[in-house]
Amino acid sequence: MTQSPWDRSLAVTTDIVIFTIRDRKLELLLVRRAAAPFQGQWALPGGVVGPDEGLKACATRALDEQTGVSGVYLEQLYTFGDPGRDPLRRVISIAYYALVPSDRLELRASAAPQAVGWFALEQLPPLAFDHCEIVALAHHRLVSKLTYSTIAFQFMGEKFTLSELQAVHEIILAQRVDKRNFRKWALALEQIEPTGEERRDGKHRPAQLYRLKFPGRVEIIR
Amino acid sequence: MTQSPWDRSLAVTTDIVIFTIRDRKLELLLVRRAAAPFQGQWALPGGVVGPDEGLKACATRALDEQTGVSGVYLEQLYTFGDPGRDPLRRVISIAYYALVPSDRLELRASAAPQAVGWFALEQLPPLAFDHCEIVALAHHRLVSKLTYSTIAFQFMGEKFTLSELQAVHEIILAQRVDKRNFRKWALALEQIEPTGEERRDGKHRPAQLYRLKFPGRVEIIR
DNA sequence: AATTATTAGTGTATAAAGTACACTAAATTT
DNA sequence: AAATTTAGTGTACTTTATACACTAATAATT
Repeated sequence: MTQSPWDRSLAVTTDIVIFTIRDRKLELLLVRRAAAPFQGQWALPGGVVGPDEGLKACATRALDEQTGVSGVYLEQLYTFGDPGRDPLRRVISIAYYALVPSDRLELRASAAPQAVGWFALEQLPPLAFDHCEIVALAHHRLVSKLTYSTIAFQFMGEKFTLSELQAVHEIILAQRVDKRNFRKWALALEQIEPTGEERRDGKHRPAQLYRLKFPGRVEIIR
Repeated sequence: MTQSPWDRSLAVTTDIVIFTIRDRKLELLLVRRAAAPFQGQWALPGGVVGPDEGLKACATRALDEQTGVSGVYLEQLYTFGDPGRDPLRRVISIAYYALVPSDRLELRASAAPQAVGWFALEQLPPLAFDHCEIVALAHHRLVSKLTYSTIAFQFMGEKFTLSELQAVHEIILAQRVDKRNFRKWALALEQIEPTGEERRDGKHRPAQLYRLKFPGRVEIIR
């Protein structure tokens, strides 16, 4: 088999859409590009796949290096590889998406502070490459998985109230949800259990705290 | 940016799981490998992504070259890229799956006849690389899409009867389906319409023929 | 100490969707 | 003419989803 015409121009990378919920908004993490092309523009974090590195391992590493977050939900989304998506070379990019609980979104200090930031999905700056399309697909996947899986539970911290879980659903779906029906649904899944503790905040009745029975596990339902 | 250590060893390919239904079985197309590694073993058809070729274009081309079939349903499945999945070099493979109507599965004459063949999913020979895993994922995707989309309609020829459509569902799900409930469901989707013609075969009442209202279109339902 | 404000927590009735089920109709073969 | 085979049709029941309003417990205010 002869050498392909690739040799000096092909790159395989991962791009990661890192979602979190902050301040009652669905947000994602962007980094400012240091190099050409699109120098200075915002882009999805990601990295080049190393010679002996698995694809998910590459995404995990990029996530850790650029946010300091590890151990969060990470799933392959889609692979983008149209010629011309990078003006300088042919890039095949395996896109992942990650869900980060809101109690773990302090960015690693080593990352240059103004080079990384959280942005509300509804108010994104112009993005490099075809990253806008990747974000749109990730958002679509997230919304659709919400209705047939327990994926939203991955946004929760170690302990959470049912109202907080409901708020996550409402924010992602961008619509109100009935409280009694939601609780009936969430408890019937048998994926969460009360810790016995309560959370007191604000001038109102304290709320029961729950935890995931199987942290990191996402159930397909129905 | 310096040259990566890839240069003489990385390949990006597509692999395609081509499903059809023949003889009341779910079958898929395999090719016998001409070259090392796994020379002489059965493998999924596929091809190397060309320097200016899109990923789906590569899969479409490989499908056409190896089966003579074109214009069928083709969807990206998942990207496999673990180091070591090919013993000779690093290969990133974007897997697709295709659905071929049973009235179009004559293989192109140019393909060496004993180098290509249809195999029942339940009786596959040993496969090269991690292709067994790819097939398993494609099958899982197919079964699960069956329940929330009109994907199975893509197995049908231009004109088909409701009994034939029902048989496709039964074969993929590997279980019987109630005739009246199935027809109620299929017609309520408003994706098919009667042609006005009938199909007569066998010593029994002829069946109304239907066609897709929107050929090639797969609706997400629920 | 009493009042006010705020979120937590609970059940029932109705609507919609899914499932189970059996006979008649129309053609071909004998 | 009878037998065989698949096409075609409706209703009752079960399960799931949806709509909806009040009491409970705490903190802050008076």
